[in-house]
Amino acid sequence: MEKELDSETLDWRSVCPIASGLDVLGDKWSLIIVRDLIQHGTRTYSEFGDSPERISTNILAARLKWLTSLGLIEHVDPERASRNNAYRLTASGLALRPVLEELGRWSQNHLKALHPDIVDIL
Amino acid sequence: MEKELDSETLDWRSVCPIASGLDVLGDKWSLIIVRDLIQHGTRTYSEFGDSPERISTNILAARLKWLTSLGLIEHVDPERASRNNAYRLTASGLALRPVLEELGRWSQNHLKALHPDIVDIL
DNA sequence: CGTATTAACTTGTGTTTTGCAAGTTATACT
DNA sequence: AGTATAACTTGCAAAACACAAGTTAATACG
Repeated sequence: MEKELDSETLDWRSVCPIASGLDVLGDKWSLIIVRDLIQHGTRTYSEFGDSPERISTNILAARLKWLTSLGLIEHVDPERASRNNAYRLTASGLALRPVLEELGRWSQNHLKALHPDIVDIL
Repeated sequence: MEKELDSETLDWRSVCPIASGLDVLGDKWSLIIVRDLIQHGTRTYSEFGDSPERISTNILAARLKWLTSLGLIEHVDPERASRNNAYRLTASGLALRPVLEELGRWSQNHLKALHPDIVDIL
């Protein structure tokens, strides 16, 4: 049996807002999911698998649960079963847009030397 | 023998700037180190251990090497031995400030409910 | 100058988290 | 009713993390 992570179980490393943001989103996949939802508006489970980063399904499922329990994403129709019931960002999730914009801008300006193929758009 | 991670060995998940930024900084500790350096200007190895998040020394050493190999941080005096030779941000590292500001702002606005003790400053 | 301190790591070990492949369940279409 | 397939789960190997302890070498002190 796996240890279930949810927003109740979380222990915060400190009272610092930056550290707290990283407690919640400081991994390689959560913000990729948010990015996909910003770009596409809504996305079903299997559509997330189409992104070039190729997230594996167990991690995708775990992160979708996690982001849902944090209130950053939700099913488009909260009543229906999950098949073909896409995910979308809540207001909290949408508010991450400036963070992603700054991160993308930084990468374009400072990672090009290491990664010449990096593209110029968000 | 441990697998040494450095900027040569890195494989990028995609050409997306956001994904690329996360390839490099998408973990729980790298941006904490950057935050400490933004706040304090310079920091010695052991001073990093004073921060409330209590990074362990093996991870600290690994991240300092990593951030150095990426050119985000450097020793204050590149000639001297490392004892009492503090680290500081390079221009690339300093350019992360807006990213941290947006992340901190987001946390203050959207994590207060889950984490009431979160503070209001950077 | 020799010894003691201590900053800056390194190593060892156990525990989580990740990554990949394969399997399961249930909805919806025919 | 039967089949296809979206949405997960499970199992296991590999990597990352956490914690404690040990090592090395530069500086402070007598």
